[in-house]
Amino acid sequence: MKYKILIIDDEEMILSMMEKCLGEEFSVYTAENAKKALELLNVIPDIILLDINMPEMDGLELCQLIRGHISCPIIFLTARVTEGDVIKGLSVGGDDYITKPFRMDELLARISAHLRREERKGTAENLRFDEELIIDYNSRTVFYGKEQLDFSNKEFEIIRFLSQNAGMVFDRETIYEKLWGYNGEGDSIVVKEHIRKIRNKLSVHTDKNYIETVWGVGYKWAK
Amino acid sequence: MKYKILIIDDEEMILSMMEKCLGEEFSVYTAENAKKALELLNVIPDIILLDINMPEMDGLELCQLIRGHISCPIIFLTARVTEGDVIKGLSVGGDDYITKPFRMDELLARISAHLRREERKGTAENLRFDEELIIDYNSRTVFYGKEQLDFSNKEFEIIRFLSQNAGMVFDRETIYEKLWGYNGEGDSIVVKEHIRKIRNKLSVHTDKNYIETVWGVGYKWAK
DNA sequence: CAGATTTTCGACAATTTTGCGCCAAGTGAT
DNA sequence: ATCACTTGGCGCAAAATTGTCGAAAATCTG
Repeated sequence: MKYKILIIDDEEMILSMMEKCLGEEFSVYTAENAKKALELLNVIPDIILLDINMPEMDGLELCQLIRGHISCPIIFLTARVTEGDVIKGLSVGGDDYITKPFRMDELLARISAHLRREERKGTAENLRFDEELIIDYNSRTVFYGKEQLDFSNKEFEIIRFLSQNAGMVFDRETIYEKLWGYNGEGDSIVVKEHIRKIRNKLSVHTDKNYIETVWGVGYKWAK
Repeated sequence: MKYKILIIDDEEMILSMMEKCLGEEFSVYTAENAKKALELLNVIPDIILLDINMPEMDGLELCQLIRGHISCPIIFLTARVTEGDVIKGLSVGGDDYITKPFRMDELLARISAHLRREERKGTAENLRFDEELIIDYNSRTVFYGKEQLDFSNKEFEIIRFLSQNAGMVFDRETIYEKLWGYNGEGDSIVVKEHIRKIRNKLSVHTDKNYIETVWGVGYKWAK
């Protein structure tokens, strides 16, 4: 299975050149503007090369729009070399940048570096940061800032399950089955109760609601 | 189309019992050893039940062998209940385990839980971009640009259904049956109401009419 | 074993969604 | 233009879901 690479640039020449150079090793998708790119994003690529300088919606804006929904690495292509652009690019969620004109072997090296890093990520994480909240899955401890929070066993299990699948919605049944194991009886309303306790303990320290209710469906960890 | 289920166990009695119990609901394939199982795997099943304790190649080895090539859920059947086995099973790519002897209804519940989860995974993309509108089917969120829109459960279901079948026209009856389930009563006029609410919420942000009315027929998601 | 902590449970309150009647507005055919 | 029919808009009440609380049952600790 080839890696999918999406290239967004308004210069046709660059697109066709890239396609020729990268086509053997990757499945290359190209878009000459943000609108086309958004359509193509229904298939999520493994890496994105994004030109900053484009008419209508520029690369920085596009990046800002899709970041948060898509986690793959984004490399900016830019002719401008001002430091401001770089900082801006990284601050809207870019992972790297490379200035035009560039050598093809350098681009290739960067791409594979990012893909390798992404692959390693897949190995279960044992630590999670979110603003001030730190969850250590190894030692089963939770900190808010420097202060350690105290969660019971079941409470921590729920936190672990939801936070490790942040953004995904689970109904109470599913949470119950996952954490208690299936046993004919057993009532998933206990989940609700534990979540209340978790929320209470968190609310002492922050207003942010980490466990969101999705009405009529279930709960999810805020992304 | 029935789900295909592959059962691998060296006890003939178990195989025939399972076949009898699951045969109506599923297409059951059975194998009494790893070798036979590998042959049957030319047809990829939707779920695998795999006994750990078998002569020659045991379930754990078999699992390790096929995992990486086959992504369907694998449930271990085991007489041993040591925690070590469970961990080992899960670490070689199993998804669940159930200890013998087990109740048939429990096994059935587990099977359908996994199939359900698998189905959700498989359904097309879990993200849709259309101009500035972003629909995230996993987290059940909708964004217009950077702003999150708030839809109720049923509203989101309608959005999901229509947008995942963009361009297709559905009459209200069909939409109602699809999302509410066809339980005789109930009036498809509520669909109209929900669609109005969806349109209202969208119209705050854009003039584009995502849900088009096909006069005298029904509605469709603008392509 | 006694006391503390955690987990579970049931009932009720608070909130949100859903369903539906009614009439206005829009559409197409004659 | 008029008629017959379909769709849209509004508001309120019923229904469903979630949140809260107190207390019992189970589990852990020393």
